[in-house]
Amino acid sequence: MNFTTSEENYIKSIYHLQKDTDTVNTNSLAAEMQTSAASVTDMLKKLQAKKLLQYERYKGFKLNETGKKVALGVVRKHRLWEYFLVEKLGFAWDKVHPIAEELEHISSEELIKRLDQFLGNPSFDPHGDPIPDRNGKVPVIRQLNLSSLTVKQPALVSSVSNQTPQMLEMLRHYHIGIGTSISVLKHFEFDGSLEIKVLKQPACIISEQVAKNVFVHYDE
Amino acid sequence: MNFTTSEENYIKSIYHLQKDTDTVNTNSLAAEMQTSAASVTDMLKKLQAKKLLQYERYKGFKLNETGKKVALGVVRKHRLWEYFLVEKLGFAWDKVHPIAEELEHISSEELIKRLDQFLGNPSFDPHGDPIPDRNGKVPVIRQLNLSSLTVKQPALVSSVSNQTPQMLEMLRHYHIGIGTSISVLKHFEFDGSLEIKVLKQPACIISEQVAKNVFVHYDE
DNA sequence: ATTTTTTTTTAGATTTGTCTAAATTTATTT
DNA sequence: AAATAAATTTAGACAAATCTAAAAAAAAAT
Repeated sequence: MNFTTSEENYIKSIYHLQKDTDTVNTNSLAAEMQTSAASVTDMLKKLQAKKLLQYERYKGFKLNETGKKVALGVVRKHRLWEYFLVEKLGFAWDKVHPIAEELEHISSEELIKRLDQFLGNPSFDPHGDPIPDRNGKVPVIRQLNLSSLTVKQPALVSSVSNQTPQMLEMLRHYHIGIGTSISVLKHFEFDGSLEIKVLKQPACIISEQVAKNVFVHYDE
Repeated sequence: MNFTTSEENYIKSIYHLQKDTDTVNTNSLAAEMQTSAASVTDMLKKLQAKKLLQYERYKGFKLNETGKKVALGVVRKHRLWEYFLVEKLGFAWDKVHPIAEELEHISSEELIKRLDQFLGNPSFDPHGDPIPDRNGKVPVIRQLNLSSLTVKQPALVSSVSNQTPQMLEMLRHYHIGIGTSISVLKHFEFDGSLEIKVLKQPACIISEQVAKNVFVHYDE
């Protein structure tokens, strides 16, 4: 079955929201999509008619298995394109999101199959987010927040949850990127800041706010 | 200024049509776009309002300088994407057109700048069609029809005007592609067929119909 | 130079995705 | 538990891009 760009965008947003809340409500989707609650209701009816959604009036909604499959397809496309934009075209990772938002709606399955192969079947995008495979399977990585990392236990940066240009600027300053080797030297109780050591860099201090957005995993 | 996908498709079709006829008429555009004459008229009004078109009711129309610039931008995107699909992703050249039809509407200028660079600033797409540069300048190549090529004068295949899968199948059989070194050994008056010699291949005969669609240029 | 045919445009609908404002249902507060 | 507030849906409207059918203009044929 084929979907419009608008439908795909709704499906993708619902997918992301229902990871946190299981059942999604109209207003939060409206906020996420930057549209009115009425428009959301309109679209919910369409998606329900296409049997992608479990939805009861006034009771919230969630994607069913079919809907999730569709969402994973869109997420897969988005992240493969982001990987392409950064790794092949040399974009900075804070610039690629809006472009991938357009590219993710290109319909050809064959294109994505070949793109995936061309990129070497990557498992994670430039922000460290997992790229679902062609069957919708999402690679998992046991990651923990930098703030929870055992002192002096070295780990690798696996993802960053705040992907704003402002955050990227900070991370660039600290020489932190996906895959960077990092360890925590000290926790400061006063404000929750951390003294950290990045490979080949002098030790430095980062705020709790930054640390909360950085995720790491142990090198196995 | 920004244009919708639909507007861009009309602009591109007008551009291609006005290369042959200078001033374009409603029905031929409707045929080209596979739509009704009424829809064409509707769109013409929009494009005129956006000052892309020289248009008088019942009198035909053509793109003005602004319109041509826009058209060349879309053509540029289309052909760069075709180049990418064939050269990087390994698509056969008869498969790429519909995918490039979608990709050409991705709006980011930066994307095209980087894609162009990534591809090595190609001048011709996989069908041998010229790729306009970022200023809209179209590379020219002095090419002639294979049927008009002097006997025993070697030349390189520069483009193919019929790009159907059927034609591609034939060309593949003859080992003819863009850049192939080729010469004509003999013209047969009876049916206009040609005996040709493709580099590293035994001599063979191709029909006039095939020859008419193959263009070559002298190696300088 | 009329008539006929063809081409083009206009008029009025339709679909998709959106909106605002009003109505309805659910949740919260007193 | 009634009143108030918040969330959600419905009703009705609009813009974009399309359509069919009818009208108007231009071209071709007699």
